[in-house]
Amino acid sequence: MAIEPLNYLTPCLGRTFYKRDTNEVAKSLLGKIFVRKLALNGRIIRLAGYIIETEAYGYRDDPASHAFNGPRQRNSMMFGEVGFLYVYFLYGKHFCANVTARKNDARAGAVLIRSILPLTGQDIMSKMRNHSSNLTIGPGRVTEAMSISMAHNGLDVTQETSCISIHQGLDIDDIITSARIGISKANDRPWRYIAARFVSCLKLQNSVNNLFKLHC
DNA sequence: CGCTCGATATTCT
DNA sequence: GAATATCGAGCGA
Repeated sequence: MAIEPLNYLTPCLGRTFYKRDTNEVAKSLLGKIFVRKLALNGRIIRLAGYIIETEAYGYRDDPASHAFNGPRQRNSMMFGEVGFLYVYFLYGKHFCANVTARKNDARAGAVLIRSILPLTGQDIMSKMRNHSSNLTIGPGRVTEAMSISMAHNGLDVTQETSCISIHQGLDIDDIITSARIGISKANDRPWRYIAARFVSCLKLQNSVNNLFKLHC
């Protein structure tokens, strides 16, 4: 599969993109371009990749969501305006990056960015990860490869000037759905989404074998 | 390839 | 105290 290098920047997705049902946004984000601008050795480096795996997290309807028990310090972004980054620290080691998204009548919601397919800056990602394989497959790996941490919680991803932004890319309609990964509650909800055309990129990763539990 | 297990800090009960 | 939206090393086949 040939992936075209990213030589130009497509426009940012606007606020209204995220002001829809969280699961719809999770599906729509597949194929969109996740961009991280990074100051390195006195220059601005751009890291970018297609979003190829996401998960939706809700509110009172979703016991697996951080928002389930109501607003707290950690999850406050999930209750705020849509199109912003919600970053949290997990297992004492990893960061996970979400984008807030929900309908007007929903109180909280966010989409977890689980995996991307590198388009530019793969060499930098490799250095950040200190690994040569599985660079950006898995939420903890995405944030490590792109150097994302708690400092980025609350960033507006609809602004081109933000150091993290999400841009127009592919319109994906070949979507695989499955149960979410790594949760013990609400396992019955098929709120994990994968761009089917890129599924071969995920297959290398062992944790993704759960992929076919629900579908295929 | 697939499975098990430890790391390690914040949040929840 | 227990659980956690994870990762990678180590092991056996």
